[in-house]
Amino acid sequence: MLPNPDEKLDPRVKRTRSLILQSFDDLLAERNFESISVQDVTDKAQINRATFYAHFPDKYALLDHSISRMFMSEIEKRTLNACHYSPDNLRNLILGLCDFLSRLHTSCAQPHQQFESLVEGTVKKQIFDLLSYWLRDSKKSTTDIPATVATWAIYGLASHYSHKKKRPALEKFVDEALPLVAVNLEQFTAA
Amino acid sequence: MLPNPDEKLDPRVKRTRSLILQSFDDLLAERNFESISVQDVTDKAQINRATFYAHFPDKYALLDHSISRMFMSEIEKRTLNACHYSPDNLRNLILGLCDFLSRLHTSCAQPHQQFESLVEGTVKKQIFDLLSYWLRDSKKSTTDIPATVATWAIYGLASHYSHKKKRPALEKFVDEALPLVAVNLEQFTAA
DNA sequence: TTGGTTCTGTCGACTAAGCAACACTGGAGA
DNA sequence: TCTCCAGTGTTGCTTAGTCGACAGAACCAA
Repeated sequence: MLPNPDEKLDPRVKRTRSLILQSFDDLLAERNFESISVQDVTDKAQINRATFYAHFPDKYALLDHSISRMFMSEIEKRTLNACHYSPDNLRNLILGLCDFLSRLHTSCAQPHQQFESLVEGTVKKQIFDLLSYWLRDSKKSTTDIPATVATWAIYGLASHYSHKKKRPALEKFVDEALPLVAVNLEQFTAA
Repeated sequence: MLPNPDEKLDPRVKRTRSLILQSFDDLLAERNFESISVQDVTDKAQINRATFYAHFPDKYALLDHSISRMFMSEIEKRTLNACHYSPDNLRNLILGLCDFLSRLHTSCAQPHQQFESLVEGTVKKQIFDLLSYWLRDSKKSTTDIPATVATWAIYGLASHYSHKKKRPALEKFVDEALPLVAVNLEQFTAA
């Protein structure tokens, strides 16, 4: 679905990127995104600050990249990145997103409003792309509308779930929510 | 005693050196020195082979450097690198060397003859320098002779100890050996 | 012996990373 | 208000690391 990021790349570039990503993830576990400066990241990564800007325009792009990678690996873990729509795949997507957001909220230090809305934008973009891919052989010419509706619905559900003080049993929660989302997609599936 | 290796150095150099050293140590734990090629080290470290040669003339120099660092840290751990001769310091030196060689024999895969004699050369050079430093305020003008004698004696003892199938209690072994070495050095001490 | 293979050490051309500046911004005080 | 300070992007130049290629050494097998 997406080009392989492990393609033949200058090893210096691979090394620098992974140093930046790793340092950033470590910092996110310690303090909130707003308080982390580019300087902090490069200090921790032991690279020059100018080098950072050769890889990312700013710290927001770094967050975007980092969150994308994490969410993508969640998707790949559940092998949702190379398939079509099915109730079971949709179920797994919702489960994965709930897991992902819950983990994010526990692993990141005091997530603030800004942080959460940045994450939301990044992740929704990926969900939308994934759903569009699932519906690629649809009988209808455009799948924008159903993909958008489902994306927002799914994210809303997962966000709601992950913010609960006492999270209920995930399976039960998803079983209840699934049909409401599925109905939006089913009429657009190829089979 | 020695210049600080953490001085301001290009971070790329620090990074590359530590990648090389780490990969080499890891490889030494898996297979014997003879079977490890420069290629193997650079593959594991994910650096270019040409870069290796910018840092070390060959794999023997790498071994020398690696062993030196390990032994030096053993010495520093016991704060023997900034002091004078005393029976207690000598005792600690012998203890440290026995520990060091024993660890080396268990952590390195099948040490061969070549490997052991390379280690011996490197470590004896360091012991000699250390003893010369201990005797630096000697009444006698030259300390070469006693430092040489003691170096060989100490290394011989530790080598003997570390090769035993069933190693006896280290403390007891050292207590027995200590006076034989001490007598060679005491007459050269300043006090 | 010959030929194949793998490792070695070195080279020159190219590219990424380091560094020390710079001007600029926004916030915190006094 | 003004100044101080810390962080941001950007630049020109230097240096380290990468790449591909080379000839030669060591070894093994046909």
